[in-house]
Amino acid sequence: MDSDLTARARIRDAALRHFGEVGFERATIRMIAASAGVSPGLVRHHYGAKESLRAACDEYLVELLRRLNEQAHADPACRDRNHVAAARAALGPYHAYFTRALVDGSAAPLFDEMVRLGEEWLADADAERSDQPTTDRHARATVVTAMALAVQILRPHVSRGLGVDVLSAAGDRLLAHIMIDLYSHPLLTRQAAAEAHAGLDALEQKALQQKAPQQKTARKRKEA
Amino acid sequence: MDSDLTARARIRDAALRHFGEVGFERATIRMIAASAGVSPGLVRHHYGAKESLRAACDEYLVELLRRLNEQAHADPACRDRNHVAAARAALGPYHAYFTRALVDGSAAPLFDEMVRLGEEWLADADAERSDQPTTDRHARATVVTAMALAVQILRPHVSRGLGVDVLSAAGDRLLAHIMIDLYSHPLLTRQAAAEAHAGLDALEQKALQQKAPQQKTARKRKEA
DNA sequence: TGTCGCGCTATACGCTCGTATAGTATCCTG
DNA sequence: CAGGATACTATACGAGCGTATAGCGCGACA
Repeated sequence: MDSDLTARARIRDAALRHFGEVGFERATIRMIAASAGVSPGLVRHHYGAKESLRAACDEYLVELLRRLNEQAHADPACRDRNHVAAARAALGPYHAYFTRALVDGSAAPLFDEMVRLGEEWLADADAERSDQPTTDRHARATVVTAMALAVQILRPHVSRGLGVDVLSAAGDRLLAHIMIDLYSHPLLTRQAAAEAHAGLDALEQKALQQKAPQQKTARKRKEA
Repeated sequence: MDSDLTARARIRDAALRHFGEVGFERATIRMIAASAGVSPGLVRHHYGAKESLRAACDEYLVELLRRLNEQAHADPACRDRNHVAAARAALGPYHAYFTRALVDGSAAPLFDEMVRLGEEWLADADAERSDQPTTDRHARATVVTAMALAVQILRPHVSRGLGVDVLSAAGDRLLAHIMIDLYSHPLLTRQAAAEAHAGLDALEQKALQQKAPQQKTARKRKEA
């Protein structure tokens, strides 16, 4: 099926698959080589160390996402769609790898790119608001992006809770309905939110006031 | 510091720490034993295989969470707080392990317990709604729980986006403000949501209609 | 007081991994 | 056609892993 690809590309694809399925640690160069139909030595020949192979995978995905973004920007028809849903659909077979890379803390450029998209998406929502957001848009976009990715990252748990695999067509539809419902109904009333904000500020003030004497005692203990 | 604990308990704590910090695969029995101040052989003596040690860690945390829940239920003062925030604070030092266990797909009981708490929390929000939720509460609670956990799981990325470590006091405050803002302001207008729901249903209908002829052609191809 | 059980250590085995090296075939270039 | 780079393989090495086993010290109990 992939036999028409370069051996180098086949190795990269196999690595993407294995890293995604079992994780970087459990995936072995020998397994990857076998999947690509080459000898283990060739993996080293093309990519050097295992870590470099992972870096090549990351780079490949970033490039892919970048191309998809440009494409999406060129086509203004899908601007109102959830940016994460779009990326998820596009990343398709690399989804497992993508998820693991995010959790491992690598793939930072991928995450940041999604935040950038989320920011544009949030701008539309902000336009509909009557009051001023209490925090800056980039920060909120970061959190929204993380939250949108959660379902994919915790896929087994969410699927269990929903009773359907979220990657199946039925699960995807159910999930979309849930998301729309959640996104269109505030979990906190405006009043409760104001109280919470105030309570948080009060707590902060109290902490600041308590800090000074605490530091004094700490210094005292050090002297003793 | 932990010298007053049983060697068995010290091993478990060290395992919790190492599994959380570097992950199950990269953590070695020798490292864990050294941290606990015992010989590697004793780890095997008490817990058998490495996988059993992980199971013991899971079990210990489930028990801990269960106790905390009972405690929280007994005290009605904190019913209005975000359930995930409460659990996060309580799990404290085991946070890294907890996160990794969730992502690995293990720790299912932990997740399910949090969903149950989220369900109670959602019930309050539902009472404030004017319209009927389109999906059942358990499903929504599952997604909300996953989303609330996202920030912790993607901590490095979120911290980078916010410019503060979300585990620091300042980061925690900022995060709380963002959460309150997000939870109290719908990202979609009621109208946009209705359109999205309708659009989704239409798409589903179209897919169903297209499915039948596609299946026919598929069968035809098989016959050929 | 003898000895049995248990917590614990020391040491070693076997395996698999990433990596290194030497060598072969293939193709491109002058 | 010569010849070197390049793609690729076979084999081996050394390290680190989880796991197994044999034995030691020490308190409990009869």
